[in-house]
Amino acid sequence: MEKTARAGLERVSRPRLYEQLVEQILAYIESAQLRPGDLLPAERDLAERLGVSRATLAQALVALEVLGVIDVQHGTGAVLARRPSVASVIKGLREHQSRLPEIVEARSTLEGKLAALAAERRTGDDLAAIDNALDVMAREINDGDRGTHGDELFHQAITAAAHSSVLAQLMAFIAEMILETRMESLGQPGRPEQSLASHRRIADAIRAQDPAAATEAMLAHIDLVSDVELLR
Amino acid sequence: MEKTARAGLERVSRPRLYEQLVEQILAYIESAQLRPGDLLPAERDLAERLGVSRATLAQALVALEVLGVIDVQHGTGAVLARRPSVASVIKGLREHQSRLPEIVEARSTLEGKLAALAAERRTGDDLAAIDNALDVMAREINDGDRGTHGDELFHQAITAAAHSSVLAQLMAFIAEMILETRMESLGQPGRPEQSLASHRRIADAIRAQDPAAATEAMLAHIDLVSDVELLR
DNA sequence: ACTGGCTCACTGGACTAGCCTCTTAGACAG
DNA sequence: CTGTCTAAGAGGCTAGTCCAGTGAGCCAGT
Repeated sequence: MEKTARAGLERVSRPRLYEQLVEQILAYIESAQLRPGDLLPAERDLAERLGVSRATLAQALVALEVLGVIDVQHGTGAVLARRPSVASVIKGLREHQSRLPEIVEARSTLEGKLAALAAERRTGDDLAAIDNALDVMAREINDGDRGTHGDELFHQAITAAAHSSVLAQLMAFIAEMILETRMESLGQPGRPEQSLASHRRIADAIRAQDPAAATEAMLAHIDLVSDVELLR
Repeated sequence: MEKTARAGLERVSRPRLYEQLVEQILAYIESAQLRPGDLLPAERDLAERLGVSRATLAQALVALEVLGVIDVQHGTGAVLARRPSVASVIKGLREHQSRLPEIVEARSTLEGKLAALAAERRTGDDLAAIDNALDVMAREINDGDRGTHGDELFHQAITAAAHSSVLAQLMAFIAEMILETRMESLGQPGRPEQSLASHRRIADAIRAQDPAAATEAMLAHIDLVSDVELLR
């Protein structure tokens, strides 16, 4: 979870006690072999064991609740949600444990489908937004910039044009990881121009309402901007 | 966010103050036209305005932080994250605002790819898990059950066999929504048997390491189990 | 004019103590 | 046996207090 990924220095994010508690409670759940439906120890008890106040523990429990790990019930206690898997899932995502190839894989899967849907469903407004993104990127590159802003706009416009909120949500979920890939790729000399050209091919296929061509163009594009990563 | 979706009654989940605060703060951000990087009012100030204690407000801020809406910095304040979009995104997901067709769309996109990857990458253990899931489902159906458990096991086994943690995470993210679709579908008379047969076709393609056939079989399967929904 | 160090007001971080409401099991009366 | 009541224990929330980080502004030294 960084901020200001642009050239600036990383602002050290100070550790928060509740974050540490979340880790410890997660570890406890695992070590104690707790299963969905089981109860966590009482707040007063848990707070004492962990050496923190109830107020702080309450924050950790809120975090776990938002993460979908537990369900706190007034008068009963904190019960483990039926799918504790999402815990490690989200944790893994946030910690960037996922390797780059897998991210590219997920991205191409989602964006390939989004491109096809965009070709089928795009409205005039959607097309205008896509063209605008292309203009922005072209202008950025002309100014000697990498065109990251236009690039981002373009992919957002495609996502919007697909008119599928669920897929859009999944894209948002991995957006941060993709952003890193994108920035590195556009840093390569000559890359922005190539990237812009493949964007144009995608836009043309969507304009022509050709789903198969749109998917193909999108996959080729992602292949282009991703291969730099795979050299590692 | 329900619990015990199985036949049981819904346990009324009592409203929590912090949840209400999250809504109010979200509304405030919108109404005050705050942009990424802007600061929220100070905790003491905000707590007083909302008529709650600082401890409770702190819980709401933790929730917003976990949701990715804000980033609380010691000594500075709560700054809006650069992508406030994910806020409404996750909120929308949790509230099931997404319509069924879109869920099916996302599911087929992901599982189609997962089936192809499984065909390419499955190990002997993966195959054994898939076969085991088929056995479980067959036994359940023989006992007059709907086979939901075996069904779930099967799709989990496919996901595991694809060996892509990012895609697996995305699947987990929409798993709850899919569960509902699955249960309804298998409730139809004759459906469990049809579903089992199409599972076998998927398994055969994965056994034969034929990605294209696996994707095709998976898409046909999802089509089969989903059409009941689309009748609405 | 700039640099560095200092201070201070303000911000969040965390704890404590206490009282409230809710849940549940068990005692008890019918 | 059944329904009711009660008390213990759970979480919800508040108020007050102190600690720690931030950053603007002042001021002396260069």
